[in-house]
Amino acid sequence: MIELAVLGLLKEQDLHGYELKKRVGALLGRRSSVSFGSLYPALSRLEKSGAVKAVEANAEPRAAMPMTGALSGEVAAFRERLARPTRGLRGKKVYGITEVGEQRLIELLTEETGERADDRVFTLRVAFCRYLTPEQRLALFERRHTDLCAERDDAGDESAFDRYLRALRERDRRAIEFELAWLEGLMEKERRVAAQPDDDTDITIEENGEPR
Amino acid sequence: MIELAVLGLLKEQDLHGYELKKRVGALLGRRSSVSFGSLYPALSRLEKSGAVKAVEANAEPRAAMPMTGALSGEVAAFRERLARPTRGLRGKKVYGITEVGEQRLIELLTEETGERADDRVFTLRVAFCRYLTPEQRLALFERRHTDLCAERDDAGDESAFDRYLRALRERDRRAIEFELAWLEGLMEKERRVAAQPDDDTDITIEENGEPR
DNA sequence: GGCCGTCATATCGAACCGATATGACGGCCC
DNA sequence: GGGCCGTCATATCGGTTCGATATGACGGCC
Repeated sequence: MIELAVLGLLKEQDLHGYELKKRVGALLGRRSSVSFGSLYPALSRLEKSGAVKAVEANAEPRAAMPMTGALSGEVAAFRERLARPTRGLRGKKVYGITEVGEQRLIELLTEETGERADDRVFTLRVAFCRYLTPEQRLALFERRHTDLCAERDDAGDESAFDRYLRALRERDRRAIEFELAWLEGLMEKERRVAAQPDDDTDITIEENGEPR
Repeated sequence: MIELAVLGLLKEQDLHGYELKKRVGALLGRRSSVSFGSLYPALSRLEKSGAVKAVEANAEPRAAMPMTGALSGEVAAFRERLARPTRGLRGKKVYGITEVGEQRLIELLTEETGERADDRVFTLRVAFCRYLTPEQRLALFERRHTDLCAERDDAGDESAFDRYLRALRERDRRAIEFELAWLEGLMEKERRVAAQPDDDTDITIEENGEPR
């Protein structure tokens, strides 16, 4: 689970532990982020298995810090290295993804098992599904759809005695219905794009005025 | 977390481990139920701390099971024991809640900390909030309301580059909005009941035509 | 100069999960 | 009757994750 998050984030850009934690938090929502107590051991595991390797142990350029700085990540950091004593070398370990790690990422994004029982896994898979083929994406969405339908149908038998239990059931029922609707919208759009692969206009692409 | 679930369920009725797992699953939804690997150790901990005690190690009478059967729990089971070879004594350990356990339950239902980071805790608290006073219930709901508002407001800054990330954000935003609306309904009803404590008619009671 | 907040890594114990083992029992089918 | 499967029931093991805590460098503020 954490490995999925780490590999997905590292695929886009080299990062160190502290920054990884912040980005996972941004992806998953502040609540239900990961803790250092699981992140650092996970990084060690990934390094030991060769999915990730320590790239550099220095501070990067550091210009526009409050924004999502470090636009270049790899190239610029490599160039700037050992030419900037401004904020000397703190024990920063920057990790990068390897070939093995990229394969592992695809595995984690597509494997059947482990989907039930943790919404966060599905959320992360959607967050990184741009690394999949359109077919794999659709398969992911359809599996989720099946799971949600199963959950919607199997329950509901024993009607609740208590007012609050009834309210909870109603909430869950409607939450599932809501996510199904969202999913179907996503799938429909995916199919349209798949039918016309050159049309990924994705309207909002020219309106991102964020200074990165 | 598991302790909350166990104590809440045992407060209503004596139960054994296997049955506890099924009921937690019914409360939380099949997914995200608890595993035996955490349930049995949790029962041991609770027993060791005196919040729970093993009541009887036999099968209970088994008559009207779907309702809140086992009205007697201890006494009847004790009497029935070794007089029923119908489905002989399998190693069933039935647990009951103690005075200490009931106090602990109220603590777990009302304490401030631990609410963020796990929706399941809130769900369980609502499931057992009939054991609270109306004031405590409202405080629970209001705390949740505050948390959800905070989550809704603090995010949203960094607009997403990717189509799927944007879809995820939209889903989360609306899911929060949805739960807030649900919560507000719950709170409003709670206030009305609190104002007129004898009027718990609970309107929906005569319109449930569902076959149970 | 002292203090606080953020950045950054790391470890420890407890909790939790998933898989697995064990075994008793009831029902089904041949 | 015998074999087999599914459910009921308890329990343990290894690995993952969490929460708290420690440590320390650095920058800003007063």
